[in-house]
Amino acid sequence: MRKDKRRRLERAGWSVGDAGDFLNLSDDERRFIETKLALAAGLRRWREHLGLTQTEVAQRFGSSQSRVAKMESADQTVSTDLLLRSLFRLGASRRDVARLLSQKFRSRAA
Amino acid sequence: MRKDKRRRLERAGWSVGDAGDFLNLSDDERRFIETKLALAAGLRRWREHLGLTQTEVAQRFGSSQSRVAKMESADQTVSTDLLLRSLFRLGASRRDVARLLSQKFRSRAA
DNA sequence: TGCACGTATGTCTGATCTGACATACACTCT
DNA sequence: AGAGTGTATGTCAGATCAGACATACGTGCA
Repeated sequence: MRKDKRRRLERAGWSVGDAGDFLNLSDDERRFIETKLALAAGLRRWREHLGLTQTEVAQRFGSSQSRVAKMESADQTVSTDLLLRSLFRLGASRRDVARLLSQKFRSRAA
Repeated sequence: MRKDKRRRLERAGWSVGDAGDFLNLSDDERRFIETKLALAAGLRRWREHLGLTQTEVAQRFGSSQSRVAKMESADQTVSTDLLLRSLFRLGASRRDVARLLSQKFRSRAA
């Protein structure tokens, strides 16, 4: 396990920084945030599609309305963990979630 | 622990063989765990494809080898949050991650 | 205007997660 | 056997998160 292997991957186009540098930090951070936003937006759409209020969903989850609100707004205090669990609890399948993730990112403006 | 959904899955014939050890879990918990397992396995494959050791990855992440080992084995103490962040840090795209999620679940038992 | 309903924001406390370290296990060489 | 390399497991202090509650905001309607 040496640099000979690392070189192989660098050429493979995996955008691995050279000389001990890492991936572009803001780049992977951006992907993570987009993922979170996508899950949050997806959760909201899913709930609305089910015709439920945040309060109703909260009761189902054994949580509170405020937490659901924070989930849907991708608040800093909610993890993708919670978003995933919530989507599943509302009946989404892994494939449904995957669809959310692979969708091209859209700003929530307007 | 929602059981209103459990029965649906039990009859859905969820291809026995793929996780018989989850039979006592509710539908949504199962999906969540499968998701976690899929991400963990994906992370390992991704790392191996890059030709990196757990230690090298840990250094990149500013984490420790033990934590990476736990990630790849889907340890209880690692969140999907961490798995997602790690995949992204290794260069995976949202679409790559989505692919991992939508794949049919396979038990890692031989 | 006031009220009802749904949603958003701020903060507290207990729970969970994270990185670190030590250490054990598994293999492969010599 | 012993050394080197890679991976797994157990534990802990500090960091982060979850649910709860209060409260504010926004909209529609009487």
